[in-house]
Amino acid sequence: MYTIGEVSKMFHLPISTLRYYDQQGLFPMITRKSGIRIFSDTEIEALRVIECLKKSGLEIKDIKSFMQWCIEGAASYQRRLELFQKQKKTVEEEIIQMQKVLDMLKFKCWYYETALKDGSEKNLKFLPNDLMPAEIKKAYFHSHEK
Amino acid sequence: MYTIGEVSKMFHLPISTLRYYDQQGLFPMITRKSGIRIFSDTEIEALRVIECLKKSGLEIKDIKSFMQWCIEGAASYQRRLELFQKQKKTVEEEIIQMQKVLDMLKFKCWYYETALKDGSEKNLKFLPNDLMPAEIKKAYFHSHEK
DNA sequence: ATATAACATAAACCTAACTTTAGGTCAAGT
DNA sequence: ACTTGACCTAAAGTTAGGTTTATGTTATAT
Repeated sequence: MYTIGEVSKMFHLPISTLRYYDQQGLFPMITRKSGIRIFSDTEIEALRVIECLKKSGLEIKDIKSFMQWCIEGAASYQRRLELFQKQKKTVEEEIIQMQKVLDMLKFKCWYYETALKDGSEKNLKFLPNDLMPAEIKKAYFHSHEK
Repeated sequence: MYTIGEVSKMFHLPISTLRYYDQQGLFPMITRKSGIRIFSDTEIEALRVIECLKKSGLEIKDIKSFMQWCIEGAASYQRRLELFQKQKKTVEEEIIQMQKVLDMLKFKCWYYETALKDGSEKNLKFLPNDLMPAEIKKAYFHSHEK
């Protein structure tokens, strides 16, 4: 059992954010003692799920729906599973996108390292050519494909 | 040489977004013919960099700064390199975060698949135990660590 | 010539996710 | 009793990144 201040420190989240989440219905089972919120294991696990679903791109209002489904019990297992499957797919695609972004950044790092050495990017303008290291060439084409 | 409508289709970006980017100073070298924007290879490559830097978490105003540096020539190679190095590190960390998120989602998928089979999550509440498949256990601990 | 499609601007509007403000309550220590 | 720190609410404010609206201009096809 934790106070809002303790949870704030545990998750490195401002107290105002936790109150905002509660207001948005993200802790539908939270209890209070003379007005003060008591965060139990339920809310702690909820917060882990909130962080996960947020990073997977889900909006607050859809996380609220999920939290409501949790109250419904076994009747919503299918819906909850489908949500996690959808977010899993989203994140898998997101990671593939980020690998491409990373390859573009690797190429640009190489580009400016070379420009700095050469004192000019004039030679680099005639790329891609055989002077490009194999790894950089791969990163370049990966990041520019489709 | 392309019109705004052609670029919009090429990048699957609304025309309004391209005009907004221009207004924010993301195409400092763009030319016009009787008021109409002409997108050349410079702006096409700029757009690729914009998408990359945006996905790496950079704000529009910082992308604007970068575009200004590009005009300065060799004097800004160092700064440009440092920016790409910083964003590369950011994205590498971001991908690691996303792997954790993915592991949480994998665990939750397994959890609800099992709950559906069992018709109840009662047995799952006593986890982690030896009934958890090795792969799921790994995902669970990875996503809950630190 | 004229219709229409694609371009232009400035300014207002929008949304999500918070954050801040102003004012008040509660619990613990001195 | 009283101060202090941690909690509370409702409502207004903030920020980023666009989008929409209203109005006007330019290019192209018939």
